[in-house]
Amino acid sequence: MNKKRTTIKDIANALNISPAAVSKALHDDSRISVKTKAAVKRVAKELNYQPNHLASALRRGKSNLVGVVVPRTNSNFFSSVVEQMEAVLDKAGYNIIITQSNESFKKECKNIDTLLYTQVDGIIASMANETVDLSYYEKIKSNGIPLILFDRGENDLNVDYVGINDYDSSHVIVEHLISKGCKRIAHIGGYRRTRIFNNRIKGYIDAITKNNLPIDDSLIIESSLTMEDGRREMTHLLQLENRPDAVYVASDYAALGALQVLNEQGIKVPEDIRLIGFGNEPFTSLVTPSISSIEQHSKDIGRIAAETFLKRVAEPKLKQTLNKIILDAELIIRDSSL
Amino acid sequence: MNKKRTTIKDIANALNISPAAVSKALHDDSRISVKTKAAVKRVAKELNYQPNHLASALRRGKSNLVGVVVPRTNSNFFSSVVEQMEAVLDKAGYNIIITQSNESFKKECKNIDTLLYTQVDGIIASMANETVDLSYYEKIKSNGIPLILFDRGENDLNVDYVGINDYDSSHVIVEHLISKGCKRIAHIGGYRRTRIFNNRIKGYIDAITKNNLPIDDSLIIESSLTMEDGRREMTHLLQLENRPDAVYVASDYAALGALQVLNEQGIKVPEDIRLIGFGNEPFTSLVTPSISSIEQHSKDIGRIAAETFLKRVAEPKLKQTLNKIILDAELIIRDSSL
DNA sequence: TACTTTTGCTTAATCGTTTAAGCAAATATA
DNA sequence: TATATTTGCTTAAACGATTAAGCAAAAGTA
Repeated sequence: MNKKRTTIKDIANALNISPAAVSKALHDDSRISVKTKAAVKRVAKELNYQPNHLASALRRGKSNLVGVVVPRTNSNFFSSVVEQMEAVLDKAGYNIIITQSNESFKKECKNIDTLLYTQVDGIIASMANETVDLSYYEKIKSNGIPLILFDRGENDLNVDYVGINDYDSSHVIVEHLISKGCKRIAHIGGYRRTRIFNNRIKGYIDAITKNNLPIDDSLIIESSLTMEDGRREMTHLLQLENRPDAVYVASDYAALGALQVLNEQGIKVPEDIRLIGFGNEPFTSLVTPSISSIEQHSKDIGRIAAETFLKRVAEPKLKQTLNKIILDAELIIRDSSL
Repeated sequence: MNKKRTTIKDIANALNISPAAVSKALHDDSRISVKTKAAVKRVAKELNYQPNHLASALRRGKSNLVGVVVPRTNSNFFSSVVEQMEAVLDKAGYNIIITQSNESFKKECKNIDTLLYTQVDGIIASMANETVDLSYYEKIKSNGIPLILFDRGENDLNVDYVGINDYDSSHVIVEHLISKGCKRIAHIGGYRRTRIFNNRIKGYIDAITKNNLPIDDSLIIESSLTMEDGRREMTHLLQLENRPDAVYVASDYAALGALQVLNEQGIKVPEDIRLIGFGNEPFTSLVTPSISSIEQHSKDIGRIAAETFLKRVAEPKLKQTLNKIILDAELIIRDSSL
C-alpha cells in the first residue's frame, strides 16, 4: 500500500535524475533531451503521477482557478452563463469554482472570502438582490485580481461589466404592449437599489411618458421578484379599482406567479390582461398560455465575461481601459401578449 | 502601492517576533500569550492579512475543499441537493467546488481530474447518463480520498451511496395508475445501464406483472429523458395501434415534453391518458394540467451525502463500513393522474 | 587546435504556512 | 534552596513544485 501520492521526487529517484529535470521534462522544456522526457513521462504514467496543484500554484503565484459568484444556479439564465464561461475558460487552461449566494448578501460575502482564500486568479460575479454594500467587491479589487461583473452589476464599482440593455428592453416591451392596444400597463419590478431593475423601471417610466400615457404609481411595484412575489403583487393589482390591462414583470419567475393567479381567477390572458416576463426561462414557452419574455443572450454574456477576464490577465496592467459591454435584448412574443 | 499581499512574515516583522509565533497566534495556540495574540490579530487586521490557502493546504496536506460532480446544476433536484451539502459542509469548515458534466462522460472525467488536481479532500458525485466506464471513479478511490455517490450511483463501485428507492417508486406509481383504472401503462424510462433507471424499469415490470397486467415491450422505451426525448417518444406512443391509457415517465423534463405533445394533439389529460413524472421539479405544479410526480427528498439527500463525507474523514480508516442509504420516495398526485 | 556556443542536466532557493524540537525565563513544587 | 514544570517564544525543516544560476560535456566555429 503506497499511502503517499507520487511526487516529482519519486519520479526523479526512479530515474536517478533531479526533481528539477523531471519538472522541466513534464513541461517540455527545450533544455531536456527527448530521451529523458520520454522516460519521465513513462515513469510518471507508471507511478500514476498526479501533479500537486497546490504546490505549483503556490510556487507560480497563480492558481488557474476562476471564481464565479451567482445568486443561484438553478435558473436557466445563470446556469447557461456559467456553462459558457466554463467552455471558454477551459480552453485557456482555467478551471472554475462556482458559488451561489442564494440572493443572500451574507452568503455572497462568505463566498468571496472563500474564493480569495482559495487564491483564485479572478472573480466573475453577479450580485445578490440584497447587495448594497460593495465593500467585499472593493476587497477583490484591492486584492489585485480581475473582477468582472455581469447582469447584476453596479456602476460605482468601476469594473468590467457585461449585461443587456435593460432600459431599452423596457421600451421594447412597453411599445409592444401599446401596439396591442394596452393603455394601463403595470410593472412588477425589482428593487431600485439594484441597477438593472432601476434601469428597467426608468425605461418603463420613460416609455410610458414618451407614448403620452399617464404614470400611475399604483401600477409600479418593487419586490424580490420570486414566484411568490409575483402571486402576491398580481393579486394586489387585481384588487385595484382601476385594473391594469397589461403587466410587465421584470422576472419570469414572478411572471409565472402572476400568471397562476390570473388563471386561477379566470382572467383571460391575453384578452383581458396581457403579460410579459423577463429572462426567457424555458418554462415561459411551456405554460399555458406561453409567456412573452426578453431573451437575455445568456450564452453571449457568459462567453464575453470569460473572454473579458482572459483579456484582463493578458493585458499589461498599464493600459487598462474599462470594458462595459451592453448587449441588445430581444423580445420573444408568445401567447400571453398576442 | 503594495503589490504583494500581506503574509505571516510581514506581521512577524512588524511585531518583531517569529513567523511561527504569528501562525500559532492566529490559530489560538495555547502556548502563545494573550498579549501577543491580541497584537498579532490587531496587526493582521491593520495590514489586511488574508491567509494563503495554497500554502496552508500544501503544508497540512488538507485543502478543506470538497468537490461536487453533478450532471447539471439547472435542475431543481441537483441544485437543491448541492445547496444542502453546502450548508452542512460549511458548518464543518469545508468549502465546495461545484462542477457539472452536462451529462457528458468526457466532461465528467475532466471534472474529476480538475478536482483531484485541486487536491480536494473528497468528492461527492452523481454520474452522467453516459457514464459506463468507472475507471475515473476508481481513480478517486485509489487516491485515498472519500468518494460519496448520490442518486446516480453504481453498485460495482462499492462506495457510500445516498439515493431513493427507485424500484419501490415504480410500484407506487403503477399501483396508483391501476387504482385509477389504467390498463395499458407505458414507461418512458432512462437507459438500463444507469442503475437508477434500471431499477425503475424493473420496478415497473414487476409491478405490472404483480397486478396481472400483460407486459407489452412496445410500451417500454429507453431514452436520455430530455424534454425532446419526451416529445419524440410520446409522439411515437400515440402512433401505436393500441395506445396506452397512462404514461409513467422517469423524468419530469421528459414528462413535460410528453405533456406538450398530448396538449398539442388535443388529447385530454388525465381523462384520455394519465401522466406521471419523476423528480417533482417545480414546473410540474405550474403547467396545465399539473403533473403528478415523485418527490426525491433532495434536501435529505444533500444533507446525508455531506454528513456521510464528514463521517468518512472523521472515521479511522480501519472500521470502514459501507453506507448505503436508501430513502423512501413519495408520490405527489396532481391533475395529470386524477 | 583553441575558442565559443549549445545541450542537458544539477544545485539551491523559493512560494507561505505549519509544526516538531528546542531553549531560556518564569513559575511551581519539594 | 534545588529541582521540576510550565510558559512563551525561536529555529529550522518540511509540504511539492518551479526556476534562476551554474557547470560539465558535447558540438560548433575559426
